[in-house]
Amino acid sequence: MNRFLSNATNRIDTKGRVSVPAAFRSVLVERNIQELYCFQDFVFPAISVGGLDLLDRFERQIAADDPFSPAANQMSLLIHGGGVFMKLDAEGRLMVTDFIRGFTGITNEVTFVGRADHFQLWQPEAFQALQAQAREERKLAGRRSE
Amino acid sequence: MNRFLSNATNRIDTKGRVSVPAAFRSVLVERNIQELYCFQDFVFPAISVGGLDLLDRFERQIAADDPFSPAANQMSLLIHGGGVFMKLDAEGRLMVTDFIRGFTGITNEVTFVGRADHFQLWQPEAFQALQAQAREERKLAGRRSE
DNA sequence: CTTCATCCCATTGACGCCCATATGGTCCCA
DNA sequence: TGGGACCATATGGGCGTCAATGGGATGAAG
Repeated sequence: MNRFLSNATNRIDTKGRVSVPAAFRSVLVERNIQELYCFQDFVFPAISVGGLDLLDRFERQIAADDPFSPAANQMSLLIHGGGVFMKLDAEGRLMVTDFIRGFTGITNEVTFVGRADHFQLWQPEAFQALQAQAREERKLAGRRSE
Repeated sequence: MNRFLSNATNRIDTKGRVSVPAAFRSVLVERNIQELYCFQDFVFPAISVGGLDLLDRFERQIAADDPFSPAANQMSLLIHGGGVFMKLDAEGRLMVTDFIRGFTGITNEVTFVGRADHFQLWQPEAFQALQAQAREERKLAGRRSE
């Protein structure tokens, strides 16, 4: 499997670390991702995590614009100023920093959510709620299109 | 990593010094930047800091423009007249001068914000506020384009 | 003489690196 | 088919190193 799929919830230990699910770690290995690029998602209260290709994609988007434009400046503020690099420790854990806690509301548990080419860190209850809501809306959309 | 990324907030000591985050200092070393060029950002209430290559790029931008246009004139006023050089002390700290305080509103804490090829000095609350605003606007822009 | 910047050294608290243990699942063999 | 050895994952914690910070001493400048 070379895509991030499914979700899992792990506990944060007393030092503020949490294990990345083994399934996700093996995708990281397959994709040869050593350094993780993390940023605060634009839509959800979640941290998105992926490889440098994620950042590259954003930067191309900026470069396509006028690099001195206010829009490009704002975008850079989000993806550069609002992003961090992280690396896993020898056991495949990452530090849950205030950068992550503040934006997601995570306290002592993290839900990892696969999103194909990246994965996300959610506060467990927030993920449950939004997933349920998405399912509801999907159901209604389905009825309309039938 | 060879880019300035993420953000961190450090305290200013009684002598008016503040530590540049180690991650940023290592980028400075990689890019072989010894003398820091600082100027007031065009868009945000922040001081931008980088190497001489930054200055070069602005000068090219001016040259590409009509050098006698009001825009070019104004830009020159900002980057030449409003720029200063700084260097770090042995521990990797810089002095927070009135030049910096006045423009940013910084008093006793500095938020360092990575911007790929340079980094910025912000007043912590101002950064939080303007980043949140940028995210809001990005969210709306995203919805329009979907 | 006073003020302020720079150099140097001390402290402390966080993080990275390492090893230990538990828990749950799988595979093999009797 | 049931039991047990084995293994991988998740989790806990010790310890050394380094970054961030504080502050004294020295030197230059007004």
